[in-house]
Amino acid sequence: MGHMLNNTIQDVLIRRARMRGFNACWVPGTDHASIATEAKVVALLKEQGIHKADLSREDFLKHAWGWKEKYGGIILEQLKKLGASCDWDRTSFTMDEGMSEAVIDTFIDLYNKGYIYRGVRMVNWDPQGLTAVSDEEVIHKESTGKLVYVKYMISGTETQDVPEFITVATTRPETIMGDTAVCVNPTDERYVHLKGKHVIVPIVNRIVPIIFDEYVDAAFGTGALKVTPAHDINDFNLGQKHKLPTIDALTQEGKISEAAGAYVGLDRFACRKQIILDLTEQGLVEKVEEIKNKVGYSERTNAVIEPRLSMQWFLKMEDISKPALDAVVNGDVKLIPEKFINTYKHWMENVHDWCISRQLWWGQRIPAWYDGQGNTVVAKTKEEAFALLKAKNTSIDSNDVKQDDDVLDTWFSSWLWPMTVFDPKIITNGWDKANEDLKYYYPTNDLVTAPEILFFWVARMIIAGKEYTGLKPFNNVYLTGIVRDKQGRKMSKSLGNSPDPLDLIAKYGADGVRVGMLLCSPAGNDLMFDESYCEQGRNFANKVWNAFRLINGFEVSMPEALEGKETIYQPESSKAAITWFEQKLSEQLEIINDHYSKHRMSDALMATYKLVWDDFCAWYLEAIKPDFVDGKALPMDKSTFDATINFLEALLKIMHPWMPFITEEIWHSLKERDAKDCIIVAEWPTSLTTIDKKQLAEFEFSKELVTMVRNVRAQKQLSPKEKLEVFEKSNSERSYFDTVIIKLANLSAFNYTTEKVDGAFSFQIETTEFYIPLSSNINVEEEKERLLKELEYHKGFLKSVSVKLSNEKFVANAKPEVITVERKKESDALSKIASIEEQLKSIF
RNA sequence: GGGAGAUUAGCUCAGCUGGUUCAGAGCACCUGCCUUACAAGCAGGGGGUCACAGGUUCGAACCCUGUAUCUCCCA
Repeated sequence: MGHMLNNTIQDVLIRRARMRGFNACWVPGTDHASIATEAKVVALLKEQGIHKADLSREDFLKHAWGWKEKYGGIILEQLKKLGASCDWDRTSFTMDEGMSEAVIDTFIDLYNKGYIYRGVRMVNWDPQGLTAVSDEEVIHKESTGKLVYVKYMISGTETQDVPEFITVATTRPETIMGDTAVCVNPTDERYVHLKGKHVIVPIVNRIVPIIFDEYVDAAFGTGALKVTPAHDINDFNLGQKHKLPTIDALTQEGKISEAAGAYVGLDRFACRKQIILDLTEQGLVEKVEEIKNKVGYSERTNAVIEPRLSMQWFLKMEDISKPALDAVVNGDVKLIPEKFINTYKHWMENVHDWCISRQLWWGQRIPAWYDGQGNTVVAKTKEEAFALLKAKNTSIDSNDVKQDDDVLDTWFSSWLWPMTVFDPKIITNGWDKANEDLKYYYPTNDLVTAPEILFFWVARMIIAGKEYTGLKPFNNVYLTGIVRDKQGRKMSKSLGNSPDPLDLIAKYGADGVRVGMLLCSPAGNDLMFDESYCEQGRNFANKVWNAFRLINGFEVSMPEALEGKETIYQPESSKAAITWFEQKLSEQLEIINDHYSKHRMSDALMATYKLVWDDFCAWYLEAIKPDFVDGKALPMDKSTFDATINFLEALLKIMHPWMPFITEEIWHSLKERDAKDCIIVAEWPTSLTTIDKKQLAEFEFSKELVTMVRNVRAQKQLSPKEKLEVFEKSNSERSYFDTVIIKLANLSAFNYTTEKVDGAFSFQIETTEFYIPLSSNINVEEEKERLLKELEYHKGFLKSVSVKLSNEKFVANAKPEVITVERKKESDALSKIASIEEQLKSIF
C-alpha cells in the first residue's frame, strides 16, 4: 500500500505540472533489492530441491534473472492500473547494463579518490541471509532477556580455601568462550585491589587479564564487564584499545565455532540455554535476572543480528557527505515536512562509514581483484586488473587473478538513480559532458518517498549527486506517511494486513482508491488506512458522474434555424448563479493552488471535493436546473448551458490529477474532440484577476436564508412543494441573489418591508429580520420560548463583549482593528436584543 | 541512554503571526425524505473542559515550565 500512496501522490503532482504546461517527466523503475531477492530465489530453488551451494554463480544468476522477469514487473503493472502517468519508455532497473556499469565506475572512482577502503570491522551479520547488512537495515526491538551473573575465579586463588571470584553480568553467556578480558571502571573501589590480576574464564579455563577502563558503568550489573572483542562492538573497541586478542566463537551461521573450544556446532540460542545450566551446575551462577533489552533484527530475514568481525568494503562518509548535509540545512534541498530536517541533520553529523559489500551474488560484483599473495587492485576488467597486479607482483600468472566474490549494497546503485536514469555515462564523463536529457531534467523537481528511507536513499542520492554533478539531485523531497492499519500496525505483505491494491481497484475503481488514499494522508504523518476512505472516493466519482448525466441531459433551446440567437430568455436566477459560481470557482482555485504550493495534498483534495460537491452540485446546478412542467423538463437557454459546460470543463481539469479516469471519460463524452484534445494535456484553469469578496459573502448570506426557510418547513412539517412568501425587513431593496433564493427556497415571492409583519414566523440572520406568514397558526408558547432562548444567548454575548470593552487594559493594548470588531459586535448585539424584545412584546 | 514529534468531536485530521461566538472539516451518528442527475443520494440536526497542572498576557487550542501518554529516529 505504501507504493500506492507514494505513486498516487507522484501522479497527482506530475499531472498537474503537465497541465500547467511543464515538460513533465516521471521515470518509473525498480531496484534489484539484492538481499530480499536473493533470499526469495534461494527459497524458491530449495522448494525445487536445488541448493545455492551446488550452483555456479552464473547458473544462480540465471535463476535470479528468471525470477526478476516473472515478478519484477508486478509493481509497475499495479502502477499502470492505478493510472500512473509515467514515461514508460524510460522504465529503468538498477541492474540494467548501463546502470550497472555506472555503479562499477563509481566504485572505481571513489576507490581511486581514497574514499573506499577494505578492512576488518565489526559488522551487523545476518546469520540467515549469510551476509553483512548496513546499520540502517537493522531493526531494534525491545525484548525480555536474561541477565546472568557469572562468577569468574581470580587466577591464583584457586588453591585457597575460599577462592576469590569476580562476578560479571551478561546477557550473552554463549560468548564466554570468546572472552579475552574482564573490565572494570578504574574508579570503582570494589575492584581496585585486582589491578594486575587475571581471571579464569569458565568452561574453557582460559586465563585473561583484568583491565580498567572508564567505559564500564559501575552502576550496571556488578560493575564488571566480560570483554568479548569478536562479538560486541564496544568490546571490540575495548579490545583494540587494550590490544586484546580476538576469539571468534561463532560461525557465520550463528553456531558455536571450532575456535570456541566447547559446544562446537551448537546453535547460539541452544548454547545460551545449555551454558546457563552447566554453569549453574558448577556453582558459577550467582543469580539470573529478567531484563528488558533491545535486540537487533535483520530487516530482510528477521534473524537476530550478530555483531561479527569480517572483511568488508567501506565507504568513508565524513568528507563526502558534507555537501549533502549543507544542501539540506541551508534549504537548497527542501524536506517536506520540515520536521525531518532535524532528523536528517542529526544523522548526517554522526554518520558512520558505510559498509557497502554484501555476501551475495545478486547485484553488481565488486570490481576488486586479488592475486592470492595479499595484493589487491580495483579495476573494471580482469585484463586491467592483471596489468595492475603485475606491477605489484611480477611473478603473477593470469590464472591467479581472482575477483572479489561479494556484490555491492543495492543502495550503492540506487543512490545514482536521478543521474543514471538519464545518462548512465555521467560518472565517467562528468557533468560538463552530460547528455541532453540529464542537462535538461537535472536537478529534478520532486522526489516522493517514505521517511524510512531518508538515509538509505535520499541522503545518499544527495551525496552522489553533489559528488558527480556538483548539483543537488532534486529540489523537494516530499516524505509521505507510513501506511498503517486501524490498529496502527504498518501495512506490509509479511504481516498480511495489507489489502491487495488490485482488489481495491476492482472494488472502488482506480479513481476511488486514489481519492481514498489521499483523503487520509497528511504530509509526513502516518496514515491510518481504512477501506471506507476508498468508499468515499468511489462515492465522489459517482457524484461526478451523475452531475455529468444531468448536464448531458439538458435540452438546449436552440432550433437549428435560429442558431446564434436565443429562443428563450435566460432566467435572472441562472444569470445570478453564473455570476456567483464564476467568482466561487476562482476563489477556490486560488485556495487549491495555494495548498498545492505548500504540498498540502489532502487539503487540496478536500477543497476540490467541496467545490464540486457542495458549491457546484448542491448550489449551482440546483439553481440553474430547469423546472418541470407536466412531467417534462423545460429547455434551457443557450447562455446558461454554455456557461455550465465551461464550468464543468474547468472542474474536470481541477479534478483530473486526483481522478484521471473519470475526468478523461467525461471530457470525451461531453463533445466531439480532436484526437489530441485530451484532458491529460489540457491547460490548468486560471482564476479571475479580481474576486468580488462582497458578492461571495452576499451569496453565503443567501444560502443561509435558504437554509433557514428549509428549517422552517422541517419544523412546521410543510411540504417542500408548498410555496412560501418571505419578507425581509430592510430599507434598501434588491439583493442580487433574490431570484436564486426564490428558486432554491421555493418561494412565491421575496418581498421587502420596512414594518414588522404581524403574526408571521420570524427569524434573524446577522442583524436582518425575516418574516414568513404561515397559513397555519403560530404556536404562541413555542415561539415565546424560542425567542426567550435567543434573547438569553445574545444578552450573554453582549455581556462578555461589554466586559472586554470596559477593561481599560484591553482598550489600551489591543490592536485598533480588534477593538473596532468588538465595538461592532457590541452594537450588533444591542440591535438584535432590541428587535427580539420588540417581537416578544408583539406576541403578547 | 540521546534526539525529534505528537496529544483538538466516535474516527481521521485542519486550526498561519496569540484577537470575530474560534473551537472547524470530512467520515461516522441521529431525524425526515425513493422530490424524474445521484439512497454510492437529498434536506436538517446533535456532538469537544483543545491530555493534565501551573505560568506569561488585557486576551491562550496557539507562547513558557512541569507531568502523563503515544509514535518515530539514533546508540
